[in-house]
Amino acid sequence: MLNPPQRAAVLHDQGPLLVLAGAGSGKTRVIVEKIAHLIASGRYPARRIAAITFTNKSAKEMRERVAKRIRGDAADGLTICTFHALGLKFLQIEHEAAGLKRGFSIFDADDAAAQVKDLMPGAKPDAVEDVRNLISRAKNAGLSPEQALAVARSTREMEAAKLYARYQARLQTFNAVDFDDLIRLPLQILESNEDVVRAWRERIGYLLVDECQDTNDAQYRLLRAIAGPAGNFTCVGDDDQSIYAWRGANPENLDQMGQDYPDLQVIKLEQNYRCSNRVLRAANALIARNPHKHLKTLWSDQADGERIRVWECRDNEHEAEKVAGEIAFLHEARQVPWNEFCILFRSNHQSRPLEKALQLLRVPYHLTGGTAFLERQEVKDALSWLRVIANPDDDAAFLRAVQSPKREVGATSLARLAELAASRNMPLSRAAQSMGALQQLPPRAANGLGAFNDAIDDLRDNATKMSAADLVRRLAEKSGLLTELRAQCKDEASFQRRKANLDELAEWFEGGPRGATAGDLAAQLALLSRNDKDDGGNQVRLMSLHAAKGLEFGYVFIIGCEDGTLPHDAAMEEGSLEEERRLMYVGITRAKKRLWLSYSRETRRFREKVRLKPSRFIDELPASELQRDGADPVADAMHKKERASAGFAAIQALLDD
DNA sequence: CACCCCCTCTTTTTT
DNA sequence: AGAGGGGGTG
Repeated sequence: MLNPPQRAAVLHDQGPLLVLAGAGSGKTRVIVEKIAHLIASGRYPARRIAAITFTNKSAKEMRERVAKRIRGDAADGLTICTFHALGLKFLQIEHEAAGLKRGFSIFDADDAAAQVKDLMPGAKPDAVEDVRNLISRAKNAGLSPEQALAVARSTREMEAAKLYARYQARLQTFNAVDFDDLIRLPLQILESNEDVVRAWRERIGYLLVDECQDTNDAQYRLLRAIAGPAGNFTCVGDDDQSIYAWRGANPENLDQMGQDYPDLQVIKLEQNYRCSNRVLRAANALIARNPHKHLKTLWSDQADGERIRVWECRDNEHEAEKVAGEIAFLHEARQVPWNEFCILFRSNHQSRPLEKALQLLRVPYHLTGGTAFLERQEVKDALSWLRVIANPDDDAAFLRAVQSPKREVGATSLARLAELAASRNMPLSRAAQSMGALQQLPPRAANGLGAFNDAIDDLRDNATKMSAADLVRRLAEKSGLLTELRAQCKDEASFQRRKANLDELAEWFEGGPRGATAGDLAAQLALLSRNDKDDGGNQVRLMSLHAAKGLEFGYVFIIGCEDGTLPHDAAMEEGSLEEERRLMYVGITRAKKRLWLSYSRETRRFREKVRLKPSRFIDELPASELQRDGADPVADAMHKKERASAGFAAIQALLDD
């Protein structure tokens, strides 16, 4: 069943291996088969194998595929997770070496941004964002604050490096780490501590890394540190699908690997099992415009399939209506299930008109990356409470928890409390509980703070006694979050909706591993991203091109194919036209059967109308594979007629219910 | 101290 | 067009 290069990749189990896997060439299959092979051959027990994925979602998917492939308990103890989750696990075990106490917190992007902002009083949002990016980039390059200062090339970078040092000092006192630290700190420890290295090389004997082109320098060094000189690893990647350079990913790690491991074997997977030949030829023609280090020629023995439709639309609304109409039509007339459709766009706000049009036609859809569960106010509030319970040093969580629900403890009281905390050298939550704190505050604030302390005490007592899920339920009550929620909501329905989010949070914890504390689970939850939620059922999928990587659909629409949107203006200013082209390539290669590309002649930006030009990428596709509307009047007329009668049937169906 | 209203500025992608 | 910050009021 495996083709020859796939089989070679599976069987190669000594020394370093790089698999250059084109889109749709069965790379996940290779990884799963390889895990099965490593276990079955007896070379490595499952507990010594770690497979690293790029997202939590693909980790989950891979876990499911492994479970299907390997029956019984042979796969027990197998690690399948993201680099960040692995780093978290590492730090939870090696927290001492990292200077962290048990129960340390993870700051999400918002927490981190708030800290940087706080360190730059009066600065403009842009400046704060800039510094935050520079800090993140330094961390992704594996630099400590001192190293970052040493390599700073401008005053801007020097200022940022100084802020990095102060920011890091803050995290330290809060007993917290940010996302980037989950990679950087384990790396720092592994590169400086022989004993730890030995222990972890024992623990992880074989490493598999998916989407290797998306690793940043720190992640690549982490890979090398764990794999050691023997290099028992398999990396799978595709430089043509590298779309995260803006986030520090360095696809050149694929080339560097050959230098670092002279005995590196390279296997190319070039047969595509996913796309129709037409889609594949278009994709190949597009990506051929990029310079290449590793030449790949993807081929497919599938049928040609239909030509790629190119639609010119009046504006975004018109575009959305056309897409929604076509989907409704294909579902109605050809019985295509909803979940075979996917609509892709460059940036998230482009989903708005689509949602409207889909709702109008009663097309069920799921938007990945909308305001996610974890970004909901009530969920973030509850998580802050959990963080304070698990980690009294977490000032950021304390500040959020103590003010949600509102308890008449405001800015002035908190400033007073901060002074007290600083003078006694303790975290805010301890200062709040210390003798005399309440006396120094006005009576109303003291009252509120006292109630907060009582609730925290109660929950901390119960934290070890009850399951994490029960703790969350108790928290919802005791914290007063539920009561506030009820008061805040104007109608019963919205209260129930938001309460359901808290219930869902509790349920989420239900599935957690036995013995894990609420703090551990909160930490893991912090790693989940907006795209990780279950996509649920038979629905049309809407997502950004970035979020689509690794997925496939029968019928794919790429909207907003305009110069300025895709490729995006801001990206072109940064000189990353090639990455934009890869993004388009990723989008095109998601399609199994049919593909539509659409663009608008004009759009509204803020308050004025702007004229748009079709994306240069459309011109880069071979004209013979495209069918522009209007180009074939007979086919267009037939299609219109068929759609009209299907539309009539749909209206009747609507009237029936 | 909390709420409300008005003003401004913004839209790239996310572990 | 919508969110977030700032200022004024209750």
